[in-house]
This record gives sequence, structure tokens and C-alpha cells, in this order.
Amino acid sequence: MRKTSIKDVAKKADVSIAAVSQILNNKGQRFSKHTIEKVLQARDDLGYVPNSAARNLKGTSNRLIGIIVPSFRMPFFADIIQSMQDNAPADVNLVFLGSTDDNLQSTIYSLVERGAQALIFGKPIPNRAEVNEFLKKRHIPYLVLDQNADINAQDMVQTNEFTGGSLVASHLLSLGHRKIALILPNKLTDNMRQRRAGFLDTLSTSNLSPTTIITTTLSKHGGLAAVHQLIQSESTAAFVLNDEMAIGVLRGLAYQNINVPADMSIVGYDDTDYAEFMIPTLTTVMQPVLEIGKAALNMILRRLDHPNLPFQTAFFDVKLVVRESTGPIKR
Amino acid sequence: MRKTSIKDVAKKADVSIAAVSQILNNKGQRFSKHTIEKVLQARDDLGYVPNSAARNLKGTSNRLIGIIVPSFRMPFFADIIQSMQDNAPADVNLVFLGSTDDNLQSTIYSLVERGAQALIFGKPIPNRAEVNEFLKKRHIPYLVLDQNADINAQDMVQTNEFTGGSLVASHLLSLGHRKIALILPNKLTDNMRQRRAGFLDTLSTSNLSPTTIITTTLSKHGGLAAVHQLIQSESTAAFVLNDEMAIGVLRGLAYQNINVPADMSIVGYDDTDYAEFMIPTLTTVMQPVLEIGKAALNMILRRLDHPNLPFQTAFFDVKLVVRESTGPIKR
DNA sequence: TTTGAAAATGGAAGCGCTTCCAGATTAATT
DNA sequence: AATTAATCTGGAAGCGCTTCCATTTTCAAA
Repeated sequence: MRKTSIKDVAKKADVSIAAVSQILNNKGQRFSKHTIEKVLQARDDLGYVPNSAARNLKGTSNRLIGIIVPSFRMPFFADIIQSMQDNAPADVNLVFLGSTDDNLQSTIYSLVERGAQALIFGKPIPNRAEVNEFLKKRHIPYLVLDQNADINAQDMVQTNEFTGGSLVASHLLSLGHRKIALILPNKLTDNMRQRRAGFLDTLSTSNLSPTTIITTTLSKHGGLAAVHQLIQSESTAAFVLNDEMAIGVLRGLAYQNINVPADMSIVGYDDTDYAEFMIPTLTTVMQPVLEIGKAALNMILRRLDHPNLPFQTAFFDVKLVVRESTGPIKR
Repeated sequence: MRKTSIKDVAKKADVSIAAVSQILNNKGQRFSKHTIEKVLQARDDLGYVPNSAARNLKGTSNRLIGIIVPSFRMPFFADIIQSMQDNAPADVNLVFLGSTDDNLQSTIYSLVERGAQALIFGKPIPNRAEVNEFLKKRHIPYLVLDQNADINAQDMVQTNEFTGGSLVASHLLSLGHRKIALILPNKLTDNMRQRRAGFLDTLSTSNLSPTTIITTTLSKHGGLAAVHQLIQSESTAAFVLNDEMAIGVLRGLAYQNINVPADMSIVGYDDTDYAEFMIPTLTTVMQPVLEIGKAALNMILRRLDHPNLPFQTAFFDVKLVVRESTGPIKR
């Protein structure tokens, strides 16, 4: 039951192994039509598929990029993945892996073992220094889709999170809101911190700060669970740090017969697919996710081809998308 | 810039290659404490990670399973992927790939080339016969997450789609609806066909058939676009073949100020995460997606271990989940 | 000491493939 | 017919690793 190997093909076609290899790799101009025919025929008869392990062993392996995301179920990452996959050149292989903080190390290890030549992380790395050392030692470039302290230490893809948060605040202020709640996930990425910072900064220019800051899990259920506190706070608006949670908040408010936006304005972040389908449609901040995924991939490919180029940062602007879930304060 | 290989470690530790190999694979009981120490030290110093290509070459490779889905963005598949990933034994490697009908062939090929030992398809295979021959010839078992004509030709995971459709019809009928629309995606899987069949079958026992059958794209936007026709049909209820589309329908109806369920009842299918967060919450049919993913994976692993066992079919029941989007007919 | 088994280690083959190089065959040119 | 050049093909090394087996070293018991 052994897999058919190049040897089998060679024997069947009655030519040398070398001939088979070259002919099947289109480097066989130097062979006669007849030989080529025999080889192709034998391959098809035997159903031969070259073993890429053996092939890669030789050196010029295909480029393999590992992409590590926290979850496949979050729209943001689903989009990233899809966009990378759609934009990957044919000779590049992408391997997607989900990973919790716990098994990050082993995930990275298995990717490296598999011959990944570069990695892209969808979220911050907990033990950054350690991982950095591990990868640097092996000359494996990587890239983190999150703000990063050291712009000169590696390539980066950034979005203007601070501005994003700020836009939200301005929008709500301009609608007359003064009592604004802030709903955060219990684990913040750097991106989210910036988002928050921008929001708080702009509020403070009006001498305001959030009426309440609610911390909850990063999920629709988390948003739902935050509603109780939100109502207690008597705010007239809330900035929910991402759309997933915002969807939960919308749902929770509806259960309490609190009308959005008449009684309460809600703003999300990410502009996932679902935002424009909510009832009411969700005001949110758009990040060009597809572009981000594409840029990250291209950047890391560029790095592979030119390991010594200076580090680069791709910068993306965000945009406030005003929809139905925000409105002027009720008087 | 060559990657450090076992040879480098051996030299550095001043032992043989064989010793390094065995020690690092925990088959080194026969070595002295001292030697083991040296080797581990050398490995760490050099940052050595064994090359799995070379390792697999030898034969007993790690089990690699390829999973092909149409899209990473559809909640149904995101869930499947997540559940497989969460349930995969440590020694099993999963590779997820998105694929359109067009590049299916090459996707399969690249997976086989990589040494995939089994495949799982998330959706029907267009040119089934051809693919079947290709994979059979290479002794690569596969499994399709869709109903399948030939229960004796391969393992299968099935859900009771017919019953699912039937449950929807019964539910709507019991609420008094007689004018019921059916909204389909323009490409049906076998599963969906069964779903439809169950629905139509039950309707017909009341001598009914859908007031209208609307065909649209399989997406939220598709659902939204179907609303116009739906309204024209003067139906009092609609069965939308999956939640994604149903979300679009809900949104579209809201735009037209048509109240759900007072003016129109809506039923989806899949019970994705979002169903219970819609406003109104969406009545839908629950498939145990996580279980399905897990079962599919286990089944294919079992097949790998025991290629000659008789084919098996895992069968899952579905459940109607009644929520706010359906209600008694208005009189 | 001698002896023999147990413990420790390295040599070398081989996994499937690519690639360099030399050898063989054929065709083209005097 | 002789020589050269062009065309065609196979041998063999080597990629990084595992594994079988032979060899060497150690150590306790005789």
C-alpha cells in the first residue's frame, strides 16, 4: 500500500528517475517527444503525485506562510483569512491555525516544523520577547496585526485606531450626548487600547469622561450581559469596542424595550458584515479588513524576497460609518 | 543562511547524528545523562527545529487531514472549522483551505501533494466522479458534508434535513399560515434539496404549496434582495433556506415597515450564532454543527486507522428552535 | 585479573526527489 | 566516410532524518 513514487513511474515508463523528475517539472525540453509521452502516460496510469516533503527537502521549497488567529468564528478574522487566501500568489501556501494563548508556543513550533517561512499573527503575542527570540534565531520573519511598540524592529500593518475612537466620540458629542458609556472586552489588544485612548481623549476635550466603563467578554453574549449595567448608568449613548459585542448590546436593549437610537445611541467598531443588517443598522467604524489582510500578506512576502530591506509600515485609515443606531439626544 | 540541521546539532554536541535523533525523540533511554544533556543544550543553543519534511519522508508521517470549505466567512463553516480544530488529537494536523468550484481540482491536488492522508469536503463536489477516481486511485479516503447518493460507497455524516424542512412547515401550519413563501439560494446543495423536499412534502399534506418560490444569492444581501418579491407575493410567512439569507430578509422587511412576526413570520435554518441575537430573534432549525464537525473528523480518522471497516454513517437529528420571528397568523 | 552481559554510541542505509555531470546516440557538416 | 555538434538519457550524490545493527565501553560478578 505504499504511495506510488517517482521510482514506480520510472520503471513503468522504462526511463530513468531523473528523466521522470525533469519531464514532470517541465524542465524536460531536452527529452524526446516519445519519452515525454511515455512518462506522462505512466504517471496518469499510476496516479502519481509527487511528494512535496521529498521535494522540499532539496531546498527550493514552496513558500509556506503560517497564519495564526485566535478564532475562526470572529468575522474580523474570517475576513482576514478569506482575503489572504484570495490574494495569495499560486506558489505560496497559506496555513491557517487557530490558537489560544495557551497553545501558542506549540502552534508556532508546529508551523516552523512544517517549514513555515514566515508567520502572521492575528492578535498580540502574550510572551512577545520569547517568541521573538525563537523566531529571530531561525530567521523567520513575522508580523503582528496589532499596534506595536517598536516600529523599527519589524514590518507592521497599522490602522488609525486612535482616530477611530476619536471619531466615535466626536460623533456622539455632536449629537448632543454628554452621558456616554464605554463597553470594553476584558482582554484588550493594543489596537483596542488606542481606540479607547482616542475616544477618551476626545471626550476629555469637552471635559467629559464616560459615565461608566463596563468590562465584559468579547462576544455577543458579553454585550448582552453588559446591558444591565448600561441601563443602570443612565447613559444616553454607548461606545462598544467592537461590533460583536455591540450586536449583543442591541439585542439586550431591545429586550428591555429601550429604543435605539431614540433612548440610547450605540456605536460599534469594525464594520463587520452584520453591522448593516442589524435592526437598527449599526453605526460603526470601518477598517478596510480585506485590504489589511492583503497588505499583511504582501508585506511578509516582500520580506521573504528581500530580507534586508528596511522595515515598512502599512497604514490604513478608518472611517466612521453612520447608520441608524445613533441619533440626537432626546430632550 | 541554511537552516540548522540535525547535523549541526550533532557536531556541536560532539555526538553522532543518530544519537541526536533518538534523544530528541525521546527514544534515547539508552544514552547517558551526560550525552543527553549535551544534545539538548546544543539544540537550544542553535535553535534547532527538526524538519518535518525530512521526517515524514521516512514513512510514519503525522496524519494530515485536508479540509476544504467554500468560504471562511460563513458561520456554518467557521463553526465546523473551529470544532474540528478544537477536537483534533495532538498528532493530527488539519489544513483548511477555501475553494471555489473552479479551483477545486488544484486545491485537492496541492493537498495531496502535501501529503494529506484524507480529505473532508464542506460542500458537494461538482465533478464528483472524476474527483472520486483521483482520490480512490491514491487510497485517500474522503468525506463530504452533504447528503450523498451512495451510502455504501463511503463514510457519511448526515443530518435529517428532510425532517428539518418538515418541522418548519408543520410549525408554520400550526400557527395558521396558509400562504407561505419559500426562499432558496440559487445553488442548492443536496442537503438543501432534502430540506426543501421535507418542507414541500409537509405542505402538500395540507394540500398547500408555496405561494411563491424566490431564488436569490446565498448571502445576507441575497435575502435582502428577495424581500421585494416576497412582499408582492402577499404571503404571511416565509421559509428562508438558511440563516444568512434570513437575516437579510429580516432587515429588508424592517425597511418596509413590515413587522415580524405580526405581519410576516420568518424561519431560517442552521441556528447560527446570530439567530438568537436578531431583532426579532430568529426561529430556525438547529443542526448540531459542532457535533457534526467533530463526528466528521473522528470518522475520517477511524477510516485512516482501519481502512477496511465497513462504511459508516453518522446521523444527526435537527431541532426546531422557535423564537420571536414566527407567530400566529394575523386575522 | 578475567569474563560476559549490560549499557552506550556511531555507521550507514534508505525515504522520494532534484540536479549536476558524463556518457551515449543521433544528426549535421565537411 | 569522418568529424563535430547537437540531442538525448541515466548515474549518482545529496537534501535532513530515522532506524537497524554492529561496535565499543563500562561494570559487576566470578
